[in-house]
Amino acid sequence: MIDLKLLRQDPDVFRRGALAKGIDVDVDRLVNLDEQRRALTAERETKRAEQKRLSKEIGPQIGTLQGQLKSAQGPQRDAIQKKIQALQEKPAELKTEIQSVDRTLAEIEPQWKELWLAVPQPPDRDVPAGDSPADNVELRRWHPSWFDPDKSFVDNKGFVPKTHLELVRDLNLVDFERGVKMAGTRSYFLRGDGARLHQAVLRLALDYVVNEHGFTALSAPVIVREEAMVGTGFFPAGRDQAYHIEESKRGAGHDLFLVGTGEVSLMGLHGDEILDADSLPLKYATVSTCFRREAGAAGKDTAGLFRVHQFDKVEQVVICKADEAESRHWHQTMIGIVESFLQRLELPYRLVQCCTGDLGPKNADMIDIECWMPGRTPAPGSAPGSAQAGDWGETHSASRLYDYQCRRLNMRYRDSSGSTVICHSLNNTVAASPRILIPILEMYQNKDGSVTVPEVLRPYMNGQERIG
RNA sequence: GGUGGGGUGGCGGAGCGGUUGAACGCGCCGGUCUUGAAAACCGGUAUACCCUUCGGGGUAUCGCGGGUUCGAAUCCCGCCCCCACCGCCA
Repeated sequence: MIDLKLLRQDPDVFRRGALAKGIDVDVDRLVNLDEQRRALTAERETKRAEQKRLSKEIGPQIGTLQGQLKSAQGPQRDAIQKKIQALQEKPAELKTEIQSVDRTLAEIEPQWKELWLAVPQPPDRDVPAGDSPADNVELRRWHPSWFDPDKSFVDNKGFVPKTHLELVRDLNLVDFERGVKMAGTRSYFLRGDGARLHQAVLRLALDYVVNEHGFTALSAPVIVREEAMVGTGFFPAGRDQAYHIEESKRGAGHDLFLVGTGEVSLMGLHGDEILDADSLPLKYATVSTCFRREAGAAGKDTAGLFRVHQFDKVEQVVICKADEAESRHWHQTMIGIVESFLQRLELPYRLVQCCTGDLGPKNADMIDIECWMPGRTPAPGSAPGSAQAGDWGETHSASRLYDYQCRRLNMRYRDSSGSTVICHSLNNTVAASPRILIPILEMYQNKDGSVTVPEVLRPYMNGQERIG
């Protein structure tokens, strides 16, 4: 969530930020509620201080009088009781006043909190303006020497490619029909070499960030409480995207939610902690199953492995000191990690700078990495390199969040002067599968219908060189 | 699922309803002593928000929420969580 002090100083930054992201939120109302809340809180505190002061003064007096009351009789007794009553009058008055303020506060605070959580992080100044992914800006491309996406697949490899759908069907790598039978639309079984390839990519990705980049591997909960979803910034905006386990309806204390990304688990780890500054940056990676309802995506990418309800992902996060330069540095570093990962896999990719409208509420900046998918049908209106089939498909996403996420998570460290500072956080996909299997299968297919196993994956496939 | 026991500061652990943000111990930081270290001794050690003439002042927080009371860590109600044992179990 945003820093309310900044909001008070310059609400326009947040008005413009929400507008740029196309998020409808009443910033002015938040400013107003915040003012009201602060005024009421100040009033309450003053009255409360007076009440406490009176209490200390009156308490012993009442005690003494009550002691006298025991031995007193007749008119003396009445006089003492009147004294006690008189003493109690003023604090009782204050009590009523405080209760009245409390009632107003109790009305305002939930609205205030809800709006506060809903105000998005303004896009960073160097993020290009735009309404939709169509306005995203390509930054750079890479491709292996043996495949240039600017040329047609036929020109590159000398035969007409199959789509990944055809490949997995012909090679019996995925069983969609039974997946759907068992779990509904967007469900699937990976089988045989399909399942092995999936595990191979994930393991390669995890080993890579852990062994070569010093990330700490974690196996983490993927079923989490609401706080973790709110804390990481996926709720309330993305509530519809999450599977909700209504444990409370069965008598349990809390409902649970399935995470849509390992980011939730990795970032939730140190929630409500004051971290040792010397331990920063924290670099964590996890391989986890991700669950997404894909609400609002009905009819979109319905076929194949591109958009599914359940997948596995190696995710990396960095939690660092609150320093813009450092944040930017780690963003670039994480992107570099993914680039070299894709280069080892020899998959053509491009970096795309997401525009303001494509950022989502929590990000200040986001860079997507898209792999070339020869079997992908170009989105209507988009113009890839040439008029051939095939298109770029998003496989990775690298976000820079400043302290927006860590403020929600209440994750801080102590600086050299001893005061607490909210951390910065970043996250990036290392590999999400089975989506990444699409470019692998399509790029590595052979004329005879078989698929060559990328060299870097062979150690994870018992040395196997071909599928089919 | 059954039965019992608990939730207090970084940790352990006290706490007749009234200067208790909270004894004491440990840890941590600073100092004295020491050639250095240890030990010993002395001092300091929560977070958030608000106000400030920048000295400081105030409020909240003892699992969470509500209630009783002039006043609640302490009493009452509801909820959550944890631990132990038994049962079941990858």
